[in-house]
Amino acid sequence: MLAVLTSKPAAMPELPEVEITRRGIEPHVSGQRIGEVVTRHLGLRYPFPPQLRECLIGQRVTAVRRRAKYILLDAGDYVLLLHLGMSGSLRIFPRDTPAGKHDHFDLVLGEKVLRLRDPRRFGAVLLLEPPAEQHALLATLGCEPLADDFDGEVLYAMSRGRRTPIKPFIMDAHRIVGVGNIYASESLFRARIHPATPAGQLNRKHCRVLADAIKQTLQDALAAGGSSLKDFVHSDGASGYFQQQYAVYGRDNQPCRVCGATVERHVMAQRATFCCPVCQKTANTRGISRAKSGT
DNA sequence: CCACGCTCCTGCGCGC
DNA sequence: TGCGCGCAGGAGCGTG
Repeated sequence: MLAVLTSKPAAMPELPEVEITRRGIEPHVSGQRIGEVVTRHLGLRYPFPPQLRECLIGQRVTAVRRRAKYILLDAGDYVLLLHLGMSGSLRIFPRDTPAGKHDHFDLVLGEKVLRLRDPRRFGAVLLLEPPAEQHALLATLGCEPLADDFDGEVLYAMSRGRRTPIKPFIMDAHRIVGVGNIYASESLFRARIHPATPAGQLNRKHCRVLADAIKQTLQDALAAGGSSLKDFVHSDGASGYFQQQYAVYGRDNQPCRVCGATVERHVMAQRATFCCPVCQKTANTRGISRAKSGT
């Protein structure tokens, strides 16, 4: 059984995974009263707030929301903020299910427990006072890419005069939230835009195509994850992240699925970046180091 | 304000 | 077969 649980995740929790997680736990969490709070480690990215138990026990969870990659539980006088980092997962178990090595945080709700597992401990558990949106972590966040108020015009406006390559640009949560390293490369491929293109060099049409590509890429991932909703209840193989077929991510030195050219790997802002040099010609690629393909 | 790079942590893959 | 090094990644934060 444990062997199944250790199968490696296919991808980090990006926005679609977080939203699927939210939907998966919501029916088991919303409306429930918090009976107990358990921490098994000093903390994750931040130390666990010392007042977690006293503030949360007895509160009723009235909503399970998401902002960017943060999951927010409205719990009476407080808002519990959860972040999955890069290896975190939230699952529902029968209460009294023995905790595993990386199970760092439990919220006991009736006969069930909401459990945060995070091997690499990049995740976060914080206690906020409403309105949570005013908290420093949330107040400066950018657009929700799937919302109607994000579109090509917005992307065009925010990128004027910016010399940052478009790939790290769309990954900056202060502009657009939830576009992680994987979907950044995938979205740019879908838009046929080279990741090194200076953001300010994109024209209106580029921006419209890219905004649409981001939405479509995230929505496709959401759809792929939708079928795994039932997995959020215990027993599950913690199947976790949805296995998807990527166009370019992680495919360096393999043929482009569209044109057959060899997919390249570059390092951009310290992050692995994948692109097809033939399909993605959009712009000024001078100065891009022909990075040795990793591994 | 902007651009960039460091950092946290741990599992895993690779090279020897 | 075993060991150890280095990478991967979200996002805050420090620096120039």
